[in-house]
Amino acid sequence: MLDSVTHSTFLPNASFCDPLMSWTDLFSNEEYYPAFEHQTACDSYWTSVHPEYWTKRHVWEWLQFCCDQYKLDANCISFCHFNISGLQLCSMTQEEFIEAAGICGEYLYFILQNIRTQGYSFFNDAEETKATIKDYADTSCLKTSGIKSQDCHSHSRTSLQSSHLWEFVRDLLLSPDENCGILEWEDREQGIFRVVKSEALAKMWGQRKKNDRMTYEKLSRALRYYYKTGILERVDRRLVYKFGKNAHGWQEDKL
DNA sequence: CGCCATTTTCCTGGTT
DNA sequence: AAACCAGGAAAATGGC
Repeated sequence: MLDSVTHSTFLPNASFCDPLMSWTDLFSNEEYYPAFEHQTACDSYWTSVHPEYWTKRHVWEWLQFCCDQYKLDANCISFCHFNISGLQLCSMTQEEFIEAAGICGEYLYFILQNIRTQGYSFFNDAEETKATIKDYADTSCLKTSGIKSQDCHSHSRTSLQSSHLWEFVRDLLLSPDENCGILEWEDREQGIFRVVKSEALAKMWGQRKKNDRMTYEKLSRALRYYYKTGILERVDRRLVYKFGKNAHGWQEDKL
């Protein structure tokens, strides 16, 4: 397998991940998308493969990692522009990165080029890496505080790193690759959707939160709390929910 | 450490 | 009867 070939080359220090690992480490869990066994079974974590050999999934994992690690606003990133293989990613120019992710694209481009030239040892020291990124930002006349969605609002589509349940649900609805028929739009324009596989949804959410005791009963309780805050609106049908006025990022024409 | 929002856990009771 | 729904209550969690 690819893994066995590239692992030693690009993971010179197996412990380098530790200071960097946070929520992203669960993506290294091969059970993360149980419905994608055919894919995950032979798909290792992005750090064990050279960027040029990344699958779409690796690219996705890398993006999530970058968002998490460097506090990039995921709303800046146009997911559809990054639904590509590692080879395609590596062939993107800096301009194309900016096109796809606004100001965040510059960071992503910079990080990717460093991985390509230095391998993953680039991440050996988390603080050093952050400092390097910061230096890069400063020399590029960019301000960390400037990496906000208003700088690249036109590219927002799916939040790649959603810490909230409703965002997780939204992103699943917007990502057919990961959805696997777990969720389904009932009325796309009105934001009405149905939970098709309640157990699978709970399991997926549980994996995201590293909680193997998650059930749909408990997940649905959390969803019901959203009625109060206007994130969701009640729909008088079993397993059917509707995005409320305080939910954003789900509308097709507002990307 | 405290505050706060969110989520988890548990529960009682009702509905499909 | 199994699977959901409605919320109250309280604990856990994580960010600031």
